[in-house]
Amino acid sequence: MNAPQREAVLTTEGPVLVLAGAGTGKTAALTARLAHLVATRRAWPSEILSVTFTNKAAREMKERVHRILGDAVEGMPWLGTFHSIAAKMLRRHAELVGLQSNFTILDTDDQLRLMKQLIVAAEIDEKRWSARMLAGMIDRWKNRGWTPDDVDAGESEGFANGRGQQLYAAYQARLKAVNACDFGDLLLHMLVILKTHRDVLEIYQQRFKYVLVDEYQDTNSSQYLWLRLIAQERKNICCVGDDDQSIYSWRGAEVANILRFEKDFPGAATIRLEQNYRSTPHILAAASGVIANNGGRLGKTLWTDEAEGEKVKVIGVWDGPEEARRVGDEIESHQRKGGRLDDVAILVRAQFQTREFEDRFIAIGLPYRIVGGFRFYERAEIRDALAYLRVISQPADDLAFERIVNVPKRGLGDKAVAKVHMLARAQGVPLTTAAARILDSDELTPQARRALGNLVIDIARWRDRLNDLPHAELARLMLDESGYTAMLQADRSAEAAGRLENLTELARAMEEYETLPAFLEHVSLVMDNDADRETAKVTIMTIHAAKGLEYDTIFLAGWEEGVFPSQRSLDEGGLASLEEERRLAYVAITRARRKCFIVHAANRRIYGQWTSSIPSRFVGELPDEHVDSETTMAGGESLWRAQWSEQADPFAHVGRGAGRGPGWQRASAAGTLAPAARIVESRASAASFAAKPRGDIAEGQRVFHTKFGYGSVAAIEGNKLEIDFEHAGRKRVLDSFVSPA
DNA sequence: TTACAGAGGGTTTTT
DNA sequence: CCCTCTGTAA
Repeated sequence: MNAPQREAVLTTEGPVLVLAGAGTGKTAALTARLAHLVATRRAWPSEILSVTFTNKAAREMKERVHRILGDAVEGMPWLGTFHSIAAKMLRRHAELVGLQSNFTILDTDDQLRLMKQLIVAAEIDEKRWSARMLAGMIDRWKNRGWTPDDVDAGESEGFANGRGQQLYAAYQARLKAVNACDFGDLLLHMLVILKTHRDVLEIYQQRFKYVLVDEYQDTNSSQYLWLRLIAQERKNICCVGDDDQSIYSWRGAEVANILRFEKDFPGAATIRLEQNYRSTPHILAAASGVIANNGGRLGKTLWTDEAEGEKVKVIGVWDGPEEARRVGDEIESHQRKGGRLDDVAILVRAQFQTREFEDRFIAIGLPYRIVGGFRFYERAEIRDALAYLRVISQPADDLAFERIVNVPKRGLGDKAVAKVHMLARAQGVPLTTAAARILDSDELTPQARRALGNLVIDIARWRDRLNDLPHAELARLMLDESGYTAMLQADRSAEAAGRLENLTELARAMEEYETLPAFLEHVSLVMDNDADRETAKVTIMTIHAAKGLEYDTIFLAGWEEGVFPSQRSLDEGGLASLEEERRLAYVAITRARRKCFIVHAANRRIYGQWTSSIPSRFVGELPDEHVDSETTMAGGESLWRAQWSEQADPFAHVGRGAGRGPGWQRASAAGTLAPAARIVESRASAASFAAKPRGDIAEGQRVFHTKFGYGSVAAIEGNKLEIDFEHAGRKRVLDSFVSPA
């Protein structure tokens, strides 16, 4: 350890701010600090709160501490992501914010569906105010630590014709009703609890003798306030971050939290880690040269003892396909020299850029892995399976019920579901309960009623089996009995086989968890798919996804104006957003240990349109003396300039390149198995529930029903009515569907 | 209720 | 270009 690192480890008391440049041994110092606290008996592992942003970072830190201290350290119960730690706390105090401790954690997809319902209910024009936008608005408010009451008129004004705040409140009410919260709530609810319940706050202030925060520049306000409350008493808080690597402001991160730190914790020690152990001087100088163009930095001077190494190589190519070809060639030559594919990564600004490389690498048979995009638990089939599990384990989870009610197709469409909704609302019960009750009426068409009856019976039976069947078994049983497996087996599309495999994988993963709730928590907060690490592969990912990682050789693709910096950041965000793009460039370059290639193309197809482009301004900001330039185009740079003004399609003749190679698409399982046989005749009443009759309807009374019109009550049996309708004849209906005429 | 056609929109991403 | 969503017709 060097001197500043040692200082970061040994300055245990009082507030400490560690400004750690890229590759300066930040994680090593952090873990050493943790180990030191425990080894010197300053605190038990359970008395240290350490927060990270990603599960990956949390896992890595756990492993490293374990390596230093061995099994003596059991688990580090409070080392984790902001969200998982907040969730753990919130489950203990859920009732203080009107939730039950088994609340569901909703993901973005659930949030959007919920928001959509609210938009329709509020009769807001969805064209103008999309669910996405309004959900984003609520998210931002939550990031700032605002409850609906904290939203001032000015803010609210800007959304949905001034109804932003009202919508936020409705959203929260709805979440409470289904006993759920979204990611932002995990922190916000805890923040509210800590603010309003002194006793709870004191529990945590007492418990945590030391607080440690990684990637501090990424904290949002709500996280910051939460930390400040907890650390306020003992003030032993150590935050580690790098303002030059702040690339998540669009997600609510406030770099200003770094500046705020010294104000809120006066007398804080500031330690700078500036010796870089990762990259060559050329790479470091190139990165420094770019980032120097940003204003308002705290300022660090990175230096290294490393030998010179190679200059950063800037390569200009003709178009996107050539970029992929060129990078592929470089990687193959790296391989021929005995280099490993695991040491190579291609970093792009946006996900769409990965396509070109994928096509090319399939064509030449180069193993690759794309990081990001859809995660395992975001796939439709996984979410469907999870919804089935949620329905049986959390009765109030209406969103889960809605998701699976007609998947696989059972003939239960919008109409039928709307009726169940209406009843649920009228009686103030969850959808599953309402579904059971509605069977006792003539509300539904015979088919719908039969279909729903089966589902209700199935759900009741599955719930029963929660006690005697291991949950992984239960999951398999549900997928089979619900017809979900059969639906995929009948699907001949290319993806179906893979989907079935994913479901098998899901069930297998469940076996590792004691209880179903424990598994569900894992899925919503922790699950990521680090699938097949066995074979060596080139990694393709976005720069954002690469933060915190390092590779021997890095290819930075698409350094063109409009791609990187992205058009949108140029158009919308002004200087601040351009500077964030520049920090992104800094992060990108500093991922490289030995070699860094930067590639830009003169022509690129974006959204199907051929576009000419000029090299990114960041290319120009690279210091000449640390760069080697090369262009594959005759005429060199001048040709781009000439090309640039032309908007014609110079490439109409260029084919789409590689196409899909064999072995790419798994042959779909052809067999069509018979749909699971269903034996159905039992009357639904097996699953019905007694409910209180309402007081305002008596026998003989004239009533109105929205579907059957006027009629008179012939008999009352609990909440079920026999009514002689004037036009529809005698029907059995539930009282919540009629009103006195 | 479902299937299909046309329109619109499309950074970055963790939890 | 490609995917999702909406609206309409069968």
